[in-house]
Amino acid sequence: MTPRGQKTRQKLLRAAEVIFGEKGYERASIADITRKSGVALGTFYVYFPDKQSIFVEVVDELGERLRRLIAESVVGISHRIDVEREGLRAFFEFAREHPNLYRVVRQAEFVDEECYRRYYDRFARGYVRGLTQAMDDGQIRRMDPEALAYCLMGIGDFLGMRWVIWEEDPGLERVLDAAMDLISRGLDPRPPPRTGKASTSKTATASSKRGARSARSTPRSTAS
Amino acid sequence: MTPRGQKTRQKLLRAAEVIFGEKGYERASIADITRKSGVALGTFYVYFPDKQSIFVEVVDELGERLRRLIAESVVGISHRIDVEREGLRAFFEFAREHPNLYRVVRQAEFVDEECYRRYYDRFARGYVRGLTQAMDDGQIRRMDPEALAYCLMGIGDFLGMRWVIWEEDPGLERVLDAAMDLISRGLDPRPPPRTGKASTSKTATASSKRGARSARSTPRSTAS
DNA sequence: ATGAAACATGAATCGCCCTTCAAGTTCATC
DNA sequence: GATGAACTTGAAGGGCGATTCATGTTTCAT
Repeated sequence: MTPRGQKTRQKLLRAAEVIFGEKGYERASIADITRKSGVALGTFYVYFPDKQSIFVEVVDELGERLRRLIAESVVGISHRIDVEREGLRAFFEFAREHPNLYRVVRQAEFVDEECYRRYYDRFARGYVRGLTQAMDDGQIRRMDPEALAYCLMGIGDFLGMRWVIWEEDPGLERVLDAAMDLISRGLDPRPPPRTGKASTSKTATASSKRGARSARSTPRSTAS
Repeated sequence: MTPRGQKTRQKLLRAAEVIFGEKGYERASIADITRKSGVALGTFYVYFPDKQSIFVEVVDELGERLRRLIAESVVGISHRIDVEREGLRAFFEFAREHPNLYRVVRQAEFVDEECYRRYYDRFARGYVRGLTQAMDDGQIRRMDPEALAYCLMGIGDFLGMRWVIWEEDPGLERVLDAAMDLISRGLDPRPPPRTGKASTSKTATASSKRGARSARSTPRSTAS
């Protein structure tokens, strides 16, 4: 492929990211993409065999860029808690600059499930590596690293949805602090204090099956 | 509307939940829904003005059922940490019994954004109420309740995705324990121990702006 | 210059599906 | 057993959009 062709291909990819983000996969037409790219309809099929292919490539590329950005913004930070904070911040920044990220990735579930899982799986893989290392170093408590990775990804995803995508900016830093408050305490390797009332009822600290249920009374909710 | 009509309407709603879950909103046709319902095509438009309406109703109904189930499965539990555990468990159970939940709700983002936000907003609202109450009672640490609510929803969502939707069952209880381990420590109202190295670098415990960055060196990743 | 490989074009094909509608059926009530 | 309101039916109408293809244009090594 000549440089000229590569340029056209890139134009299509960039336009596709925007169009898919704005209208969703199904409602986005090839004509939308080529129009935005400033190329003819037929040209599309010179570079991509079908609509699904360009979509998958957009998702894979977004994931790769995001993972690289986070990895880079975390270089040289020695403590895992600080890595989490900066990684989260980098993620929020990326999401703000790419409002299509969320919408595109979520569409992937329906367009190409494999692509969708790959996105999170790769993310989790890197996460597990970093967390395991931090556990070995005694920086954080030893826990199931994959479960932890998905917890942290979930926190980032939902906070980003609520305070980056839905609301513009206000209080993002405050929200980041709140999340890190939860996370840093949750990961703190130091044993909890021996005094005071337990943080959870004694029967249900961990690995209890249905041990947490206390007496039921009226079917009136008290929470959630 | 007579009982006969209500029955037909319900058949359409139930079929729609499955069809929308299986094929996604756009690829699901009205004909698919009526076929599965055992009803004629035209009958659909007696009960719903268009395709979008039935979809929104499916989402709203799923959200309502889920919230009610969680609220009920948590009645009579006095400590918030235990409420979290049982609520999470109830959510996983619901997700297992309704594999369409995830797929349907996520489509909502593209079909009717308002409906999508309403789903999470209502969920969060109940969460905030319960968490605030628990803070007032001294059961958990005082934190931004809405940020916390979205963190907890994110954890539930991602764990459910990974260990209920993607994988069948194995280790769900173990994963639940891991999550509760993180959460119960993170919410523990008792002050952290005064001894030992800090859980996070002293400059970045909270409300620091860009205070966590230490010296940068080579752009080689160490994590994530 | 020139031929061919790479690239670009957009009208036409083909199939799908939302929605409408005119006509038939059921059923409770009087 | 007749009436009409509620319900059901499925065959078009009409629009849209992915993909194809025959044709034209650019580039560049020779």
